[in-house]
Amino acid sequence: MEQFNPLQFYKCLADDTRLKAMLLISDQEELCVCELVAALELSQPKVSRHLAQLRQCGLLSDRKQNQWVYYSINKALPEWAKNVLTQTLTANPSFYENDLTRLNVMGNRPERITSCCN
Amino acid sequence: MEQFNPLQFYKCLADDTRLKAMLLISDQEELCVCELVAALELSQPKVSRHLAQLRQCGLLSDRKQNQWVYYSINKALPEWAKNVLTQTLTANPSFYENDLTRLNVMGNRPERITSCCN
DNA sequence: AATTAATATGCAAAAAATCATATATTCACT
DNA sequence: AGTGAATATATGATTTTTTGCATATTAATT
Repeated sequence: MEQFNPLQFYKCLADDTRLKAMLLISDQEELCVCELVAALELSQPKVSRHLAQLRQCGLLSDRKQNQWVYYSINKALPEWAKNVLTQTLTANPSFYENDLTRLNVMGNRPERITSCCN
Repeated sequence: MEQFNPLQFYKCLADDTRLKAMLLISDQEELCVCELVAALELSQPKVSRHLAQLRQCGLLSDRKQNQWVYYSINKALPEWAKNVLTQTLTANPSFYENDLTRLNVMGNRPERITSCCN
């Protein structure tokens, strides 16, 4: 990843799938691909692609657990960018409420292995 | 302008010309097209078109004085969006410093008529 | 070993954004 | 009225982005 710059950051947010994914992940701490597929009602390859782009640009981190890949907001993101996300999240609940509802009624969500030492 | 939504806002910011124009105008209170042409070193039609887009999306307001059209941040912009712009502006000075320099050395800048009652 | 679920990716088509250029409008000044 | 400067808009070409589809990979399960 090259030097983080605001233009690249906003290009990442300038797509419906990516923006909603970012907000849902901000809200939920972390989500795997299949959860986002259910919440956003989009095809798996499409979601996967956009998540890969967000990771490559440094907005997301991923961790692998069993067969699932969990994405979360990259902790190394500049403070100003984190603030932008927080502001957007809290000021625009209606933008993603439907997705959140679908996530909450989703059956068979993968179980996180609770860390022993947090 | 339809209901202001975060996706449209970020699409507006996801272009080099528009993002820099927004930051320069945020910094300078207001700027006319010819000043932005000088600062950004771009063609007049290109700058004009992007400013029109920002106005149509509700990010900028314009006022006409003599032969110049001055653009400023739309006061009706939601607070969260104003905060996003402020955060971006203060955290990324190097992103637009060259443009600011060109603006400051620009000759023949149009004189604002100072309002008598502010 | 075969099967299934989750995820990623290569490639071509489709859609969207951007650009350069030409043209139009408005206003100030003579 | 006529000229020039500032700005806006329209258009066709080009570039970038997004998408769908097929396929590959990996891990768990039977």
